[in-house]
Amino acid sequence: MSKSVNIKELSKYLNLSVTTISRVLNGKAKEYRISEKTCEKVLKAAKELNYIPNTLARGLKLSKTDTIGLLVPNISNPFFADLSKSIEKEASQKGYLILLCDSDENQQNEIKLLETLKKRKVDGIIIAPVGLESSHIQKLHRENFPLVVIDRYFPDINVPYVTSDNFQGAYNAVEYLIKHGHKKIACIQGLPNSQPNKDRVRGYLEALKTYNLPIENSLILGDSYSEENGYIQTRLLFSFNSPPDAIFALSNLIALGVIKAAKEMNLNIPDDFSLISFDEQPYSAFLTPSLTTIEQQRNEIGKLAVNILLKFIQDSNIANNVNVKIATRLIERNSVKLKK
Amino acid sequence: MSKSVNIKELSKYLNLSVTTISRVLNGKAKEYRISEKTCEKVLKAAKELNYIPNTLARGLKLSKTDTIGLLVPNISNPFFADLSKSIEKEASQKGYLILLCDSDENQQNEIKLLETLKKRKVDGIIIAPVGLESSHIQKLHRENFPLVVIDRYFPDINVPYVTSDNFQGAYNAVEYLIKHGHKKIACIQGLPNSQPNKDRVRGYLEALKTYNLPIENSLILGDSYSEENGYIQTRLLFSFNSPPDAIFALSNLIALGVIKAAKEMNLNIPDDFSLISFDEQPYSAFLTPSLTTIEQQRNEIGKLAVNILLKFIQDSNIANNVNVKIATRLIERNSVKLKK
DNA sequence: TTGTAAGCGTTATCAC
DNA sequence: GTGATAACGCTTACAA
Repeated sequence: MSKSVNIKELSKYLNLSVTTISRVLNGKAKEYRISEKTCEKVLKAAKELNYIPNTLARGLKLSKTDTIGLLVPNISNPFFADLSKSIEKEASQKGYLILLCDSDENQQNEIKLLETLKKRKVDGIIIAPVGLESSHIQKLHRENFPLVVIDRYFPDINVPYVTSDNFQGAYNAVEYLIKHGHKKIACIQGLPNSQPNKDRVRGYLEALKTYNLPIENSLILGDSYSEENGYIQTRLLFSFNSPPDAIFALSNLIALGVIKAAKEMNLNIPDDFSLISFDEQPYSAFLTPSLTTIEQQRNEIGKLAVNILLKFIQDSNIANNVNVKIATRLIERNSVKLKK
Repeated sequence: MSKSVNIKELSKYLNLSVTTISRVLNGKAKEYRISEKTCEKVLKAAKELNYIPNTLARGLKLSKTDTIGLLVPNISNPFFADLSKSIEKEASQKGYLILLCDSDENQQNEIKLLETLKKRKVDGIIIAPVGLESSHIQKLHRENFPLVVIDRYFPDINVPYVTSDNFQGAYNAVEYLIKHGHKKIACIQGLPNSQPNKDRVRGYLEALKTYNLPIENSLILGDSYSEENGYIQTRLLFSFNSPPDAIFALSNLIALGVIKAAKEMNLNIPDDFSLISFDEQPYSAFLTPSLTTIEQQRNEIGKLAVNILLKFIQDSNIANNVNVKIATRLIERNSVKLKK
């Protein structure tokens, strides 16, 4: 039951002023020319009496908490879990702790939690927004509150963001399909109005255009990043008289849904149709067939987001129109038939 | 640029004492018989001037922060990500926020982060320990610090914990194999000295004993919850002259390693050997063959952990020898050959 | 029905 | 080299 002690009690015990103690404990001993002896005494007593600084009081005084708020739509989603990992790691290395909030893909929660984080006096916020509305985020940024958006960004407001190069990633995926002889490529999308989704669809269209393939609107379908959506749209696609020879799934969960549907319909991937998916996962290699994917560099994204935020915290002038798009990587496996 | 305002500024603006304001804002208006008019004025002004309470000051005064620390070995691991989700959800419903720390499976980090969380004056801590040493945790508990252990618990110290019934889960898995005609069952384990691992191995042994199968020490092997471990041990097992007819993998990552090895050796699951794995995953159904697993009720674990912690925070007397083991569930799929 | 003032544990300013 | 003291923003006796 080793009780801990505060600076006042230390000062009483040592017959020294709290000022001196504070100085020693904050490494300002030389700066204030505090004697060697005093230093040692203080350090020793602090250890013995188990002094634990109260970061609340410190934060109140210095108006800074060494805490950054992290708001994600769903921490269960491996994509956000990985992002959180890299963010936590980088932040912790820089002496910051993470207040984690999960909006559960709900805009109202997101707004409320942003408010909560502000009350907590976090030094800044990294947010992966639900993705449709941005006014609450813009408002925060206008107040000059340090804020970095990741993943589902907003191009029309000048809040700093870091995200994947979704356009290029999608373009590469579809180009890869085309170059291997696919002519009728369906695109099962996620949240239609979210920017990453738009960028991916744009990349899909651009690739078709570049290679002079016809654009069929009926081949762009779906409405969420879920497995269910992948399943339903696949069933739908193969109820047409001329089904596609390839599917581009805009998320890993969608791809799982596609695989499920294929199994049920006794269709073989990649013999009956090819599949390529956004989002690399630990299990991507273990599916049958192993999945060809577009990998997002989550570590890079997280790390950069933290560093941009910290710069922002130090100097708020810096923070307009900072936007970073991280390249993706195509991982070749066996879910795409190499026809040529 | 709507600046926010503190209670003092509000008081000046309204020509009311901070006391009154505080009372109204904390819903104690009736209790102190504050007039309707005053109430309204206060509420209105608070909204207009954008009053944001400073939780630091509040926490300092009340010595309570409405924050709970969560310390996990690896937030990237879907198991801990899911646990975090349910913990965040339950905590947030009860008005608490989560300070997230990741020990990166490292004991030294764990010790340091526990200290950090204490400095932050969190009201309590939920920890999924690295799992081998418990003295630092025990120390915290002895100081009467509200603390709940999840997953990798310690039976020999009286810190409250909530975890899966690993023994029963393992027993059920092995019994299932035996009842379907398997005679030579290997067990690829995770962290050997962690309690969940011990319990699972015990369950494995108990099932063999119950059904009068011989126990071979060479069939219990491995040393970590990683995919690599699963891979290596499987290669090893099948370099013996008489390989097992079933493998019990003590984690999902281990199972992925087993599958990889099987593929490389051109062995078919379940025809050449059966596989059953601890830990259900979203993709378990999508592997080929789909994986028979022992599911842990992560939601239950997280929810209970939070509620036990909150009770502990309210009344520290309650917190000795509280331990809960949540039942697991066997999910039957196609990785086990049904021989009988 | 409202107000005064102390105190939570720090750090910073100014003084000696 | 060291120390008083005010201040950070809030809650709560105690007064009125």
